[in-house]
Amino acid sequence: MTPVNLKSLAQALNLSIATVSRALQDSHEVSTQTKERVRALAAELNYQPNAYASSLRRNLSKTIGVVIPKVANHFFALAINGIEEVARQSGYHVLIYLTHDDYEREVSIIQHLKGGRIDGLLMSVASGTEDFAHIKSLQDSNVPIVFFDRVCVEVSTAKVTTNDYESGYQATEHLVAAGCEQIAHLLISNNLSIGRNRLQGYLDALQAHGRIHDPELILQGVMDNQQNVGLIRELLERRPDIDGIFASVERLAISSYHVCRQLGRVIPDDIKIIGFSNLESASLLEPPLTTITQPAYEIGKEAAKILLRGVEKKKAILPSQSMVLESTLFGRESTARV
Amino acid sequence: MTPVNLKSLAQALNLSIATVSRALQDSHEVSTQTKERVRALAAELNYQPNAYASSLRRNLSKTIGVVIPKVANHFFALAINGIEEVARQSGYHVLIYLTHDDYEREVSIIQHLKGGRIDGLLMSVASGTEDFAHIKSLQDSNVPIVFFDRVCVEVSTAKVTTNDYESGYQATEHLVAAGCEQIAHLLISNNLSIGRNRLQGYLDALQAHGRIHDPELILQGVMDNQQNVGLIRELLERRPDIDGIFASVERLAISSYHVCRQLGRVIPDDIKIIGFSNLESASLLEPPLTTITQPAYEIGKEAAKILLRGVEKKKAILPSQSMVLESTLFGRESTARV
DNA sequence: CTGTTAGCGCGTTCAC
DNA sequence: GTGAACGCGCTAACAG
Repeated sequence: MTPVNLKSLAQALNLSIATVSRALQDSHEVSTQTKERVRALAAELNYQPNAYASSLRRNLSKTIGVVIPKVANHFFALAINGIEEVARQSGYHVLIYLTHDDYEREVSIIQHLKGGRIDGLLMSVASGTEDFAHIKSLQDSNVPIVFFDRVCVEVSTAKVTTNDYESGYQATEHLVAAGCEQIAHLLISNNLSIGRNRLQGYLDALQAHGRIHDPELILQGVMDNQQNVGLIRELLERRPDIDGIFASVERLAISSYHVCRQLGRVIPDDIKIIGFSNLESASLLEPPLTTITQPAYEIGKEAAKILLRGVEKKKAILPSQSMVLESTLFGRESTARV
Repeated sequence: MTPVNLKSLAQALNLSIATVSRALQDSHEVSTQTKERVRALAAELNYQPNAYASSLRRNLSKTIGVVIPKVANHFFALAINGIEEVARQSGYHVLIYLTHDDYEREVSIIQHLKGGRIDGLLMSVASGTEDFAHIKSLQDSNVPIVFFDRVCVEVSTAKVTTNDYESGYQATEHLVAAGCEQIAHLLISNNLSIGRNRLQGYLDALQAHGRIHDPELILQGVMDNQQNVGLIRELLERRPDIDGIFASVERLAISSYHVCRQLGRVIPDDIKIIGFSNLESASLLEPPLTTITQPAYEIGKEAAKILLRGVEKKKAILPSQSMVLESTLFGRESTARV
C-alpha cells in the first residue's frame, strides 16, 4: 500500500509538493481551482498530515501534557474532562502522566517532557515533592506551565486553585456551629499548599471561636489507605472526646466514615464529619456526608484555557493570570458557596 | 540560548553527529571512552533528544492512544491507571481522548489518529456507535487496536472484557434468591456488547427460574442523568410491584438508589438493588449497595500489555489474544467471584 | 571505531 | 500562481 503523503498527492495531481502543502493550508497564493482539486483527492484518499514531521518543522506539537498524582480520585477525573474539552476545541492533544505522588517518578516524567514533546504543561504536584529544580528546568526550556489544585508556590507562573483557606475556615465553623467541642483535622501532607491552607483555615477558625489548639487532634495520613484507617481508629480510641472531624481529602473523609461505623459511633449524633470530596454518592450516604466540593471540571477548563492562551501567544505565563475558584459546601440542610 | 541537540553536542566534543547519536544509544561500535565523554556532556547540558525528529525517522512514536467515553466514571479512571502504569514501564507515552459517547466525535478523533501520532490504540467504543468503518480504516493504516470493556465485535482484534453474561446472570439470580418477584433491568444502550450480554444474562436467569419475561421491566437509560432519574421514577410509580432492580451501569444504580429514597421505598425491605459499579463508597451506603465490580485496573493493564506486545512485534493482534476477566459480587453478606 | 551521506514528511524560503 | 531547494533533528546505510 503506497503511503498517502504530500509527495504521493503531488504526483497523482501533477503538482509540486509545495503547492499541495499550500493548498491544504488554504494559502492565499494558490488558485481556488487547484485548491479544490487537491482537497478532493486528499479527502478521497483520507490524507492525514504526519503529525511528527509537521511538529518537527514548525517546532510546535499541538500537544499539552497533564501531570497529576493519580486519576482514581474524583477530583482529577473531572479535571481531566475539563482539560480534554478545552484542548480538543483548540485542536490540541493531551498526554497524561501519573506520578502516584512519587517524587522520583515526577522528576523522571518532567525530564522526559523536555524533548519538545509538549507545547505546555498542566500540573498538580506530588505530595512528596519538596525540590522544584526539575519543574523550573522545564520552564527554562520554554515549556509554559500552569499549576492547578496542588500548586507549587516556588515557581513563578499562573495557578488555578480553590479558596482552600476560606473553605477550611468555613468547614471548621460549620462543625463549631453544629456544637462540636473537639474537632479533629485529617490531612494528607503538610508540604502541599492546599493542605497547608486548609489547615490554616481550621486553626484560625478554632482560634476565632476561642478554642485552644490541641496538636493531638491533627492527624497526618499516609499513602496507604489501609494504614490510614488504622491511624484514624487509633486516634478516635485514644481521644473518645472527639465529636467532629474535618477531613482535608476525599479518601480520609470516606475512611473516617468507615471507622466511625466500625466503632459504633453514631453520625451525626455522636460525631460529625465534613470532608473535601467530589463524590456524588456522598449525598446518598445515610446520613449524608457533608462535603466541600471543588469545581473540578471548571478548574480543569480554566487551567487549560490559561495554558493554551500562553502557548498560542508564545509569551510567558504570569502569576497574575492565576485564578481562584470557589468551592461549595453541601450539607444536610444547606448548600453554600464558600 | 543555543539549542542543545546532537549537532551542538557534536561540535562541542569535536565529534560527528552520528557518533554522538550512537554513543547515546549505547551502540556497540563506539569506544567506551567517547561514550563517557558524550554522556558526561549530555548530562551536564541536560540533553533530551527531540522526540518528534526521532519518531519521524524511525516511524515509531512510542506513544499509544486511549479513546474512551469519559473519565468521570470510576471504571475508566481505574483503567487509565492500569494503562499508564504498563505504558510507563515500557517507555510509552499515553494520549487520551474522550468521545462523550458521541459518534461524530469518535470518528473525528480516530481520523486525527491516522497521522502517525500513535503506535497503537486502546479503545472503549461510544454507546452510539453503530458503524465501524472509521475504526477499520485506522486498523488498515497499520495501527493495532485492542478493545477493552466496550468492545466492537465487528472488528477483528483482541478484546479485554469481563464475564458480562455470567455476572448479569448471577446478579439476577442473587435477586431471585433474595425473594424478588418483579426484577427490573436498567441498561444504557443495547447496541453495546456489554449491555447486550448483561441483558442476556438477566433474561436467561429469569427463564431458568421459571419467570415470564416482562418487557416493561426493561428500561433503557439516556445520556442525561437527570432524565434517567425521571424515567426510573416513572417506572417505579407505574409498576409499584417492582421489588428488585438490576442496574447495568454505575450511574443507573446510584440513580435508582436515589429514586427509591425519594419515593420512600425501603431498601432492602421493599426493594433490592444490585448494580455494576466500581465505587468504593458503595459499601458505605446504608444499607450498602450490592455491586458487581469489574477489575478495572487489571483490565487496563492487560489491555495495554496485549497492545504493547503487538506493537513491539509489529505483528497484527489476533482475536485469539483476547482475555476475559472476572467480576466480583460484593453483597451485604457475601463476596463472590462471578 | 568514526565520519560522510542520505533521507523521514513537512513548511518555508526564493526563484520564475 | 507554481516549482525547486533547503533544513527541522535524528537515525541508518555505507565508507574507511
